[in-house]
Amino acid sequence: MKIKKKEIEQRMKHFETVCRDEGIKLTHQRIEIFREIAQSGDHPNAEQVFQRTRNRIPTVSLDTIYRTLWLLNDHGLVKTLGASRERNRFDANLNSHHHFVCGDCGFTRDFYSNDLDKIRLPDSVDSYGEIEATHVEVRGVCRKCVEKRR
Amino acid sequence: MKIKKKEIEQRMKHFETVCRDEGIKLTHQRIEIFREIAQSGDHPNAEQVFQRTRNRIPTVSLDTIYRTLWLLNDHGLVKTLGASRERNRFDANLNSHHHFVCGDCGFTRDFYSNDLDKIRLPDSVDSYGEIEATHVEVRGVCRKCVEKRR
DNA sequence: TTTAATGCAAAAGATTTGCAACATG
DNA sequence: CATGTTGCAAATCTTTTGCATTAAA
Repeated sequence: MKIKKKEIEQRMKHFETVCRDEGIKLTHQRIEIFREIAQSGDHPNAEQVFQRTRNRIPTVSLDTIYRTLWLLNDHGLVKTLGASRERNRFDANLNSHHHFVCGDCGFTRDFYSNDLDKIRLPDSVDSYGEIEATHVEVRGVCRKCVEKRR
Repeated sequence: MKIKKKEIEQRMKHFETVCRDEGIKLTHQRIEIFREIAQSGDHPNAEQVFQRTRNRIPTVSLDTIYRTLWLLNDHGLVKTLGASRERNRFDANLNSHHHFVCGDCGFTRDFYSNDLDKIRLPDSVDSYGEIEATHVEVRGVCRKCVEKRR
């Protein structure tokens, strides 16, 4: 999936606006790092962003990639797939179920729903490959963390 | 959320059956490691499984935890949350969208659906905290990997 | 010019591996 | 008893941090 030129330009513009508003300096590195993610339809990890950004800025360093990615994340300019800054977690529940995950502390709980289990996917998904399982991930803030934020 | 005694026993039984069928030795360590995951409603990471298993087997080592977790995963006895054995990935698409992820190679693509965006969650979810976003994750095998498997 | 960001190198953290001792089937 | 599994220690891989230099506003 290629991202349309117009969409990329919009993302870049939004990025620049947010940076200006929040007093984040628009460095050469940050612009190119953000561009790499904004223009890619896959969802690269830090190492991949590093390799791709090096094509444009050969002297960029990996730690700048990390610092920038989390900065962008903290300001809502990018999101992580799965739970953020988390280690791999394991689940022995083999029944069809869904997850609620707290973005602050990682608190995770299962929930069940017959309605959700019947979800119909758009045909376009089939074109990506064979589907094995579908599950809903709800991100939010758990009760404890809601308290803490006050 | 506490897992019911009966459910835990069922999971343990299934675990033992699969191990016997597949010629995996039922060691003290494996049994206790699996039990820890089977009886927990949160979804522990390797370190947490390690700490909890040490209560029962003080001499267990962290590398046995890792080896066992991936063994269980390979035999379908546990699943990982999010994409398995993957590093953090970043996404600059801030529009409401969903993901298809290949379990073999990590290939990931966005897809859109107005129907899915309207998903209604069961009330029980609200009791966990405040909901910020809901998205569907489809796991499967991408076209390339389907080819490779033949 | 002031302040924040970068690159480097080193530290810290997480996961994996080789191998001798040991336990399971 | 044979083989696969464990624990240890060391290696590897990933991410973060301190600090002097550099660049943005």
